[in-house]
Amino acid sequence: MKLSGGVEWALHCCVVLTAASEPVPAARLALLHDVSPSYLAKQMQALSRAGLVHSVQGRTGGYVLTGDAAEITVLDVVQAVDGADPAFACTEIRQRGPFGTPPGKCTEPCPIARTMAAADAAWRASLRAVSIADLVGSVEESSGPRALPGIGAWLDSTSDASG
Amino acid sequence: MKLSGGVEWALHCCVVLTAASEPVPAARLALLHDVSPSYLAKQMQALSRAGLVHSVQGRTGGYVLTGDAAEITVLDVVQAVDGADPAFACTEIRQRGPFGTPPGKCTEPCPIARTMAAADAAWRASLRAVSIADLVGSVEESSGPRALPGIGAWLDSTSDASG
DNA sequence: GACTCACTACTCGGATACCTTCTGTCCGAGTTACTAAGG
DNA sequence: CCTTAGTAACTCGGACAGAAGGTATCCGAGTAGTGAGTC
Repeated sequence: MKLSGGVEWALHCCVVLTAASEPVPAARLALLHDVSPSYLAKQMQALSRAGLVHSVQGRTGGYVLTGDAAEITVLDVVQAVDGADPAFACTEIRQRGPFGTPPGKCTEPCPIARTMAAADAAWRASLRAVSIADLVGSVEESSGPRALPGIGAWLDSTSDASG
Repeated sequence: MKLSGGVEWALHCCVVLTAASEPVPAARLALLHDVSPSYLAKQMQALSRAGLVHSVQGRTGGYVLTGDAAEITVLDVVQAVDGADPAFACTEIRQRGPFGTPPGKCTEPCPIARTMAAADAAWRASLRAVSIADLVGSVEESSGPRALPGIGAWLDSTSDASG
């Protein structure tokens, strides 16, 4: 049970992108977070493929949040980067071995699969209840309302004068 | 996000062990489920290390559930096999880069880490709410009350006459 | 001065190696039941 | 017949290869801004 490390990067990127008013290149996001530009680019591509961000090509290109930050949930980001497959995959071993249940009788998932699926659903529901806008609000509470606009201005500026 | 496949095996083993009245060797459990004996032995060792099952050595040795099946939760088994580490590991990237928050101000986890931790807690709570005894009850509901005792008798019998 | 066109620089996107982790396997240490000999 | 020592077989436990997925990187396709040239 291990979540891809790119999930954390992608979430941070979504939060700071709410403060930007222009497309932000992946390289600049990598510089802001001090992480590998190439690998962060990969995560941004995953977000783009999922439709959470819109990619703009060309010299002044970059990434922009597709919709309202309140409409993007943490679950969306996690699933975009890490995949939407459930963590537990039932291999139906109840059908195997000397006491195997015949496949015709396996109309519903076995109790173990049901339990794991319920836990998975609880996990997803918890992530679905938090939006990027909620995260922005929490950041403003802890770091003050001036922090994010400052980062946004730095993201918009072409040169890294504020380094 | 991928759960070790051994979790499924370990859970099935715990369920059937409730029907056995003698120590059951790992090889017999593997035969029952038609899976790799060596690899299942590895999972059983993890359960033993966690104290969920008691290992008995010698000729008539094997594994026995340590306590009451109602006291062993699915979460215990999952954590024994897959590890107790949370799925999301915060790397504190908020402290890095040009706008990095100074470590002295990071007294509490960042909002992203809090969100992921809450989801993790929900997942664990869901798994903790189900015990092995509950799974046994569900199996009896779907497969009838005769199925598990039959498997238990087969597990207790030394020779595989019922194969 | 305004328009057109080619160029350059910068962007995203996917294809390519490296490494950690999971999967699967093997052999050794230890314990118990069985066997056979002796009293 | 009972006791006892020895043997043998079977168990768990941890150490050892192979494979898969995540991590990190690079280069090519495409586009917008820039500058020169021309009317």
